[in-house]
Amino acid sequence: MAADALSRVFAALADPTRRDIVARLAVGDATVGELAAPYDVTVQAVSKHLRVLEDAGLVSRSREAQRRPVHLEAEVFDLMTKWIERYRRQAEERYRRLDDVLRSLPDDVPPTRPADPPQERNPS
Amino acid sequence: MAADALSRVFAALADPTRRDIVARLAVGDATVGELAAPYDVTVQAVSKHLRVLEDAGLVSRSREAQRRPVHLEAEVFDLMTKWIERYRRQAEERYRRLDDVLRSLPDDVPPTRPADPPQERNPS
DNA sequence: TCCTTCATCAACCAGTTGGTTGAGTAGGAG
DNA sequence: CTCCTACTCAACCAACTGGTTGATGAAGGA
Repeated sequence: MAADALSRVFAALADPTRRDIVARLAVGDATVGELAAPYDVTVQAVSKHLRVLEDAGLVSRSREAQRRPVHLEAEVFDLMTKWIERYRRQAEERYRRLDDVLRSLPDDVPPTRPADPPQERNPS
Repeated sequence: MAADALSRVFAALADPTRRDIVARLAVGDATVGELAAPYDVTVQAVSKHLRVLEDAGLVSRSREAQRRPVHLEAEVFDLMTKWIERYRRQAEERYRRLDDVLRSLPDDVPPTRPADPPQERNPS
């Protein structure tokens, strides 16, 4: 998988078990054992999931005696939200403009492919 | 990878090339060839990326002579946004409550782990 | 000290992914 | 019909993922 931050966040949340863990952590911090309990996988597997979430910056782990309480880092969600909103707004704006154009046209014009847009190269 | 809709969407966007394609499509529809041009991978590789995006419901392909114009389906973003917002709000709410508790406490109390929350099993 | 608990590390395995090349299909243009 | 363009399908490959088992580390309780 690609190494950039956004890719790591999306990849981390592409697994339902990891999304479930995030959901659980939104309610409150928990230890690895507590997080593993609901699933029929080993605690090692859950530990691996937590490592993926931690690498994505979604979660942090501290130490408290033998336990490693896991904490949700909600700020990273903003990264995603920003990316999503940018392109959603662009797309919606485009539809709005298309609607305007269609409304302003005479009744039967030949069907066209949308004109090649200005080739600005967008950052991912 | 898990087969559920949300997993497919997140997984599709976990690749920077695919996010780039989405960004390009937010500006306007495009053919496979047009989408492939900026990258130094084969058109087949881009076709595969488009299949992943299509399976996730992020993109649709029609037919127009030999060309297969690709169109961004912006509605699917809502699925993600809803998921994200739910847990972001929960996490923020939790912090707010924690702040309230901390403010209401006498000056030096021993550090505690947040009490085990009610074990409601959240959907992913 | 030894034992138990909580969690990680290491090695391994099967399945998936992102890429390739090569062949095939669909539809206009000559 | 033949050729060219635009694209997909199929097979293959190396790298990565999500899981396992077994060993190890770190800290508290006897």
